[in-house]
Amino acid sequence: MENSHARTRFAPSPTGALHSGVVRTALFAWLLAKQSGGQFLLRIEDTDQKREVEGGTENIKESLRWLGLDWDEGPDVGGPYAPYIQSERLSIYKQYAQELVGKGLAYADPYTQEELQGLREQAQAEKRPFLFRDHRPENPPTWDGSQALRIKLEPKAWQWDDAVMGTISMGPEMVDDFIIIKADGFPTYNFCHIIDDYLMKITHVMRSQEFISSVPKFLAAHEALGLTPPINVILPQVMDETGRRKLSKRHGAKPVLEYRDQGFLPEALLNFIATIGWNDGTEQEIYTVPELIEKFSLARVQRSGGIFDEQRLVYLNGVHIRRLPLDELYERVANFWPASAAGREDAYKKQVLGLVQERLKFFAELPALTEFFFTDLPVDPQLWQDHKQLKKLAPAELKTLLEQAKTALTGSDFTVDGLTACLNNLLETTGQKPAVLFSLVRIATTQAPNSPGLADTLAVLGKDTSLQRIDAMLAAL
RNA sequence: GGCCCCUUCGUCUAGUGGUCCAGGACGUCAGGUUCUCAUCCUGAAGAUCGCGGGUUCGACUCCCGCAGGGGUCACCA
Repeated sequence: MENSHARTRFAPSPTGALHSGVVRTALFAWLLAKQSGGQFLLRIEDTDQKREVEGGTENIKESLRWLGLDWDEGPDVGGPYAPYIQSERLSIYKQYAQELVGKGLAYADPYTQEELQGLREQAQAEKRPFLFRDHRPENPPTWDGSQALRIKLEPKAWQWDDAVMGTISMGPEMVDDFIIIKADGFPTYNFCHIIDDYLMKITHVMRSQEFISSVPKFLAAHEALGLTPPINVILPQVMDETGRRKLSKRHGAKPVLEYRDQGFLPEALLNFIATIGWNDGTEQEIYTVPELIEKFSLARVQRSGGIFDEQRLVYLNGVHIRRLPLDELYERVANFWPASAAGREDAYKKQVLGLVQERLKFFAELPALTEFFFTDLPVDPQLWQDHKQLKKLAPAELKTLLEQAKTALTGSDFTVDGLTACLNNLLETTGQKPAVLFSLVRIATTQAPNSPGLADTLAVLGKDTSLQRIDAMLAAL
């Protein structure tokens, strides 16, 4: 707990589905707010009308809700600094812009975008950096809102402390007269997010690494506006599986909600995402959400980027699934049963679930793992013809053995203990190894390439179903 | 190209001058758990700590240089 009552925010733009890279930024901000007894805000930065996508805001909210990253202030819940959607705050930005114009610190940009492009190309051809301030108009037109408005900044070297990266310094060429209000009347991110963070009393601003070279701009704007900047926190990048580029939707980063739809647990995803770029210095790998809140620390956030290794996520999801009490797991998998399970009683499904809990890596695997508990799979000769033990025996031998098994099982009470005793007894009377006998009975009763332990499976399947299936295989031998 | 950040097993990482010829986890491989798959357990392979110089009795740890990777240079965020 290094900060008390941190106010943090997550400020995405609604330009597409939320993916894990972005979620990490939200998570760290949320953790800091939670652990310090502060607030976490959601603010929608919809100032680029062209890039906005239909349903973008809804996707953000739904993703955060699924993950459990609840916001104390923001859309839907309101708060003392509403509205929390930038397109509804245009008059505020205009007011601050006007203030700068009044102070002579902002001016209308008289160039067309084509002219600007020409100047840039010329600079590039001459191998020198393009700086707008070298082309400042001597007598800029009065800003009437139809031109872009630029902030006027004097060249200056910058140095500041970042909570993760430490002391960073950059030269005067990093800050130029940037546009604060676009010709369409909307503010730019560089300008309005600073105002919002100030007005909303944000204490820690987390941004991912691609913003690091923009920080001097933000600092310069604070200075021009006479505002005190918040604590800047640059987070290392989350890289895609190639390790060559940051995770981005352009390059196929999976939307968070896809993990939900595949049956990943939000706590597992958070555990995974948190440990890309952060660890508590111990050998702990598995964290519950409360543990993350308790142990998270900015001081232990990594500076180097990390790869999103989905294999590790799958592993962690399995761990979290296994840790769940059966009743809770049962509620969570409700939407993932195979169609054939429809209408089956809860008690039965819960028994089945108990058998596959330690095999489940994510819920979308549930149908493949449990299908045979709900429906008779077609008899598949491949299963014994390809079996490394059973293929050594002739069909007639298999048939004899299976008939012996049928007789023995007919006399069993089909409790796990009774079945275990029955099967062990059968090993003796037939003189067979478990590898042969158990495999045969397992294949006969499931017609599946794999299943939970034999006695457990038979007990859940029940006597009628088990014997029927044995008959069906007997007929095929 | 300018500027900025980063650099420990394939991957996530521990390590803040000596306890490190570098520890854990995922993944991989092998063995065990009466049958399969999974779980669990045991074990193995896997990093000359990007490279080169310093400083020091001693460096993964401090300093300098280089290289590589990433980011950024928009009326996008």
